[in-house]
Amino acid sequence: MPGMAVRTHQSQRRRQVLTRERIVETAVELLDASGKDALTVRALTGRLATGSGAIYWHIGNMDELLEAAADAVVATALARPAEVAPQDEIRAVALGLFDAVAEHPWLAAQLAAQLIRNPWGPVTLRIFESVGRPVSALGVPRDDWFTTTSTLVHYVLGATAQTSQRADGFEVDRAEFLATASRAWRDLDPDDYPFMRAIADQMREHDDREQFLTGVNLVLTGIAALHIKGD
Amino acid sequence: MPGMAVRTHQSQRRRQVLTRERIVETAVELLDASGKDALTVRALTGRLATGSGAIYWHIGNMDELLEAAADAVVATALARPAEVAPQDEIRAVALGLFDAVAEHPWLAAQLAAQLIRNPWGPVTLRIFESVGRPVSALGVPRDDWFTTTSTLVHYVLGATAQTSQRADGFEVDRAEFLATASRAWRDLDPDDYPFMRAIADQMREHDDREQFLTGVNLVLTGIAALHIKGD
DNA sequence: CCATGATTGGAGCGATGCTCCATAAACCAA
DNA sequence: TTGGTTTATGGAGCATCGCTCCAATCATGG
Repeated sequence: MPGMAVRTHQSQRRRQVLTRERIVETAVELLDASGKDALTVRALTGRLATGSGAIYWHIGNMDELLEAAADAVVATALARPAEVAPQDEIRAVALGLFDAVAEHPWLAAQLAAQLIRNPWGPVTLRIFESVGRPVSALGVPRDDWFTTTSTLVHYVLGATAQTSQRADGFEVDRAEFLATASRAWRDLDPDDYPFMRAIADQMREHDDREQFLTGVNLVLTGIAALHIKGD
Repeated sequence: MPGMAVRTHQSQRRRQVLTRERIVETAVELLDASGKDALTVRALTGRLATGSGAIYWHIGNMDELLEAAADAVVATALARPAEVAPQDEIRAVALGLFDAVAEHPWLAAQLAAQLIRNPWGPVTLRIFESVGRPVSALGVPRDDWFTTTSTLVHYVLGATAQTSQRADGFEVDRAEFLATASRAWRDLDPDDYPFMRAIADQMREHDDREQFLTGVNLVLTGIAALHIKGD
């Protein structure tokens, strides 16, 4: 692994043809272009004109690379927003993640995977911090910061997951997709699925992004009702 | 695939040694015992004393098997609860999922994967129905059923994901794990992570299940405040 | 009783992640 | 400069995986 011995200078060494950064960068390109299955060691060696050994000298294993790729994209998406009211900042952070997942369809699965495998890894930390900061500025008592932020983050992650794949189609496809699903719900067994049949119409006409924001607002309302006095 | 031609009788045929059900059952056993990586075609052929061809005659591909396994487990977990007040039923459904994920650590990743790949697949449908039914009994106007239920479901799925892996250790390990994480948060850069440092203590002492329920209640409060009149 | 179709078991293909090693390139001390 | 040490590279090869394909088996009905 690099940087193990004395960092003599930080000399560039043969102009450092292969860096961890360059690998992560290329990984994101591959993921964006063709999804998770396209990110293989062999695809990387092809694009970078190198061998698998060189890659593994920089990156440990595939999971680590995926984690780094996700971290890079999330870091960009959560770049410090402008100074606004706490509620608006929370919405901005949430939408930042929502849009990042829309631009990088592979990100949803990766976020979920990391949340599960390593619940307090760097990516989760970043998201928590970005959501928690405005939460603490919201007037919520200190003792409720953790609980409140957790709820918000969990909602955001769950919601981005379900709506992550609307990216690879156009509006037309989406309308068609919704119509098909809505129709399928109508044909469900009335005894087993009365509720789904009842909301088939609402579902057909809903907008994912709008629905996402509605959810954020709903949680924010709950926070205000429970934890903010005099509101 | 089976059942393609005339279902002569539903004769048992050599007592139908290999069925889709038996395969799914065995898959769940393997998953429970040793996690997702342990579910391989070869492991299945070993346990079932058959060949891969026989398995693929019943089951299409690996993803379909995982989906079936998840569906089976979720169906059990969401078995119709007793008739109670809507709010309690919602909590019961949520905890049912929470506990199912605790018992079957692989389920969290699988739920996330299916939510992403096929947002309205059978498993999601089942969860939506189970949550939506009490929501509609809550007094929420019909037009808000979809939105409200979505928010609840998304929170539940996000939360179960993060807390899914507390199963494979004992209480001691967990305390140690939390202490380690809490300590790590203290050492974070105060400029980059002021919030995480501030909540390090709360995090060390929190209980996952309790925190999960707190989140559900927070969302329920939001729903009541926004959509239930005279409350 | 045999012909047809339903079901099985396993060999084998293509692809993957990763290890291992023979080199090459940069560095350091003399 | 020179020789040795560390850093970094490229690729061959191994174990394993999902899945396909096919010859063999079993059950049933004409």
